[in-house]
Amino acid sequence: MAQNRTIKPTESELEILQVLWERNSATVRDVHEELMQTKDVGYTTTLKLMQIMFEKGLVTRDDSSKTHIYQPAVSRERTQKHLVGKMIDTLFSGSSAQLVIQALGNHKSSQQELEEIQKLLDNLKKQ
Amino acid sequence: MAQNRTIKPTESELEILQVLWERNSATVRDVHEELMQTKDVGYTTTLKLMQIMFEKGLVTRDDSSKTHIYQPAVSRERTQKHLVGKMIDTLFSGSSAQLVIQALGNHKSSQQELEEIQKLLDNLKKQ
DNA sequence: TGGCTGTTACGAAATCAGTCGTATATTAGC
DNA sequence: GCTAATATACGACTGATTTCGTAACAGCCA
Repeated sequence: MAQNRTIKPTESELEILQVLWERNSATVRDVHEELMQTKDVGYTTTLKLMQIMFEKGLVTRDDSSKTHIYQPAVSRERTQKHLVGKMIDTLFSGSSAQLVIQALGNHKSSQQELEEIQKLLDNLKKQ
Repeated sequence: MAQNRTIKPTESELEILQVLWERNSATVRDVHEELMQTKDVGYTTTLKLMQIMFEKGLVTRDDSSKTHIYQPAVSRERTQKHLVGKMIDTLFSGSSAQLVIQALGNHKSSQQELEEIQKLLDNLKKQ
């Protein structure tokens, strides 16, 4: 019953999903401690956020024991695809290449990653 | 007095900036009619939004005649750079290459654009 | 002149995101 | 059994965003 139409996590929700995607599953405390490394926020704030995400269907949870265990209910790939598509629309007038150029130009990548991109590029050029 | 720190247009503000960037300058009615092609919203809503954007310094305006003429006050490039960077952080764990792969893989580009990307890629690989 | 049209100004309501305080429940250890 | 520690539930508040109704005002033209 996850909503396909409404993949629209907020900023904070994305931060939480980030943690959940990395770990696959986590408790509120796990997530909270991860978040605390980069920002200062109360425990109940994180809790509340995750409860809301549960209501929205962004995460699932196992509440069979006292400490609930959360898992992401939306895939990282789908979310990325959706948000990247939106960004291409609203910020790059529909040109994905412009986005690519922006991302490549302004942010460092490893040699290995560049090779990976090269391979993908070769495939695309063959069509 | 444009704010460098706070480049953070909201969703709606981005839609309006989009129009302004394309046309370079436009009246509220111009913008509103453009927006109406994709969504349904009242004229005064668009007006209010643009007034707020003026207060925030996101746009400038010429009010020498009754109908004011608006122009963007933040550059498209700077805004792109900022938001792309943020997306890389919160959605791709800091890997710009992953973003690139997403964008290239899921959205069509022209042969010419692919060439452009290739050139950029060649440069990066030489370092 | 007087009224119609199109414009800006402004206030207020509705919604949403993010925050936290407090209450309540569960568990473990003494 | 009691207490301390740790969890969840939940309501409320703030600030930002979005929305629109209404007023005021300028210009045009019959």
